Amino acid sequence: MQTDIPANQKKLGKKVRSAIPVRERILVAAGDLFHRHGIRGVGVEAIAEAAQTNKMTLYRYFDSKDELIAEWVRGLIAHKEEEWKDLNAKHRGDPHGQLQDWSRRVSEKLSAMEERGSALGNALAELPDPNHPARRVIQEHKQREHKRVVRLCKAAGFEDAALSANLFYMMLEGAHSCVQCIGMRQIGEHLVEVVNRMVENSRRQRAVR
Amino acid sequence: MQTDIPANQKKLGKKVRSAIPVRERILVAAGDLFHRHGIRGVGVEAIAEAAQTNKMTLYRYFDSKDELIAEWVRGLIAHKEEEWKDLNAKHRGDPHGQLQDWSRRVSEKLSAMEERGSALGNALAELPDPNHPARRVIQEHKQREHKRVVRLCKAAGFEDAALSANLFYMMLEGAHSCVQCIGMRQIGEHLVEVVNRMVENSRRQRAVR
DNA sequence: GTAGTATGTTACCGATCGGTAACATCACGA
DNA sequence: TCGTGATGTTACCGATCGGTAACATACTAC
Repeated sequence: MQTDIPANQKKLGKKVRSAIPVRERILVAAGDLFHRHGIRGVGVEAIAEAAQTNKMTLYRYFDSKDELIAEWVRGLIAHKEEEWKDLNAKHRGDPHGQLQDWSRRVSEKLSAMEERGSALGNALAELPDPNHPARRVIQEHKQREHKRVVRLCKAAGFEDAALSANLFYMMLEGAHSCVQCIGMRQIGEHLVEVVNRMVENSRRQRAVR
Repeated sequence: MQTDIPANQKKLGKKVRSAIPVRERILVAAGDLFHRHGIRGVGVEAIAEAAQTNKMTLYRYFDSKDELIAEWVRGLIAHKEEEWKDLNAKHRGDPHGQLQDWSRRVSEKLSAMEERGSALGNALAELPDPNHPARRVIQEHKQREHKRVVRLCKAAGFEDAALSANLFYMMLEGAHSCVQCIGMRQIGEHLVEVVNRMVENSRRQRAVR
C-alpha cells in the first residue's frame, strides 16, 4: 500500500487543486466563453465546468449570471484604464508621442485579435437592457476614453481638436469592428499611419510658429 | 339584423385582416424586436404576436428562427445595396461627388438612429457561429461595401487610395459603433467633414496637374 | 485527533425556449 | 353552395436555462 503521498499533490486520481483561486478561474473561463460564443450563448453550467468547478461554487462567488458578466466587464475595463495610466506616465508632457504610442498599441492588440472582435463592443450589442450593470459600466468607460482622446488632441495643439479627436475615436471603434466584419486585422496599421501623419503635420505647424 | 357589411372590413369585432401580407408583417415585427431587444432576447412567440399572427403561421413561412433571422438580414442588406446603386447612378463619373453624397447619407441615417446602433453590427456580435447563414451573408456584404469604398477612392485619384479607403471604412463602422457606445448621433457630421476635406484636397491636387 | 470552512455532488424547481400536431375557422372563387 | 387553401387556436413536446436546497467530502488550523 502506497504511503507518504506528498501533501501538495495528493491522490493523483482525484481532482488536483489549481494554484489559481476559484473566483479568478471562473472569471477567466467566463470571459473566454463569453467572447467566443456570445454572452447569451453560454450557460453558467458550462462556465463552471470550464473553470474546473461547479455551479454551486460559482453562485457562492457571484450573485447571478448578470453579476458575473458585470464583474468580467469591470475586469476588462480596469485593465484598459491601467493601459491609459501607463501611457500617460510614459509620455508626460508629450501628447504627440502619446497619441502615436496609443495608436501603435491599439494596432498591436488588433493584429493579435481573434475573429470575434472587441469584447466590450460585442457585450453592448448583446445586452440591450439599459439598466444592465455591465452595459452602464461599458458606456461610462467608453465616454471616459472618448474624453481622453479629446483632451489629448487639445493638448497636442491640433486645430479642430474636436474633429481630430472624433476622427481618431471613430477609427478606434471602427478598427475593432472591422476585425469581426471583414476580418481585417492589419487595419490597425492604417490607424497608426493616419495618426502619424496628423501628428507630424501638427509638429510642423508648431515649428513654423 | 345588420346585413351587407362591406367585404373588405367585415365583422368589426373580430380580427381585421391587415392589408400588408403576413410574411412581410412577420419580417417587420421580427426586425423591430431583434433590433430593440437583441436577436437572442426575442422569442418566436413574441414575434408572431407583434406581427398580429401566431407561431404556427410564422413557421409556415420560415423553416426556423435562424432562417427568419437570415431573411431579415437579407432584407436589410438588399436595401443597402439599392442605396449604393442609387448613389452610383446619381454620380456616374464623379467619384468625388459620390463620396461626399455617401458620407452625407450615412450621416443622416446616423442622426435618426436609436441608441442601439447598427443592426448588422449587432447581429454579428450576437451570432458568433461562423456557419450561421445570417453571419456569412453579413460578412460578404461588408466585404463588398469595403471594396466599393476602395474602388471609389481609386477612381477619385486619391494618393494612397487604400489608406484613404480604410480610413473611410473605419470611420463608417466606427460612427455606427459610437451611437451605441457613447450615444453620439452627431458624429456623422464629422465623418462628412473629413470626407469633404479629403475630397477638396484631391480636387485641388488634380487641378494643379 | 477535532472543528470549521471551502468546495463538490446530486437532485430538483419553475420558466422559457424552438418547434410540431391536430383541429377549428376563415376568406374567396367556382 | 360548396370546396379549398390560408390562417388561427390550443395543447403539447423535449431541451435548456438560471438558480437553490441538502448533503457529502475535502482541506486547514488548532
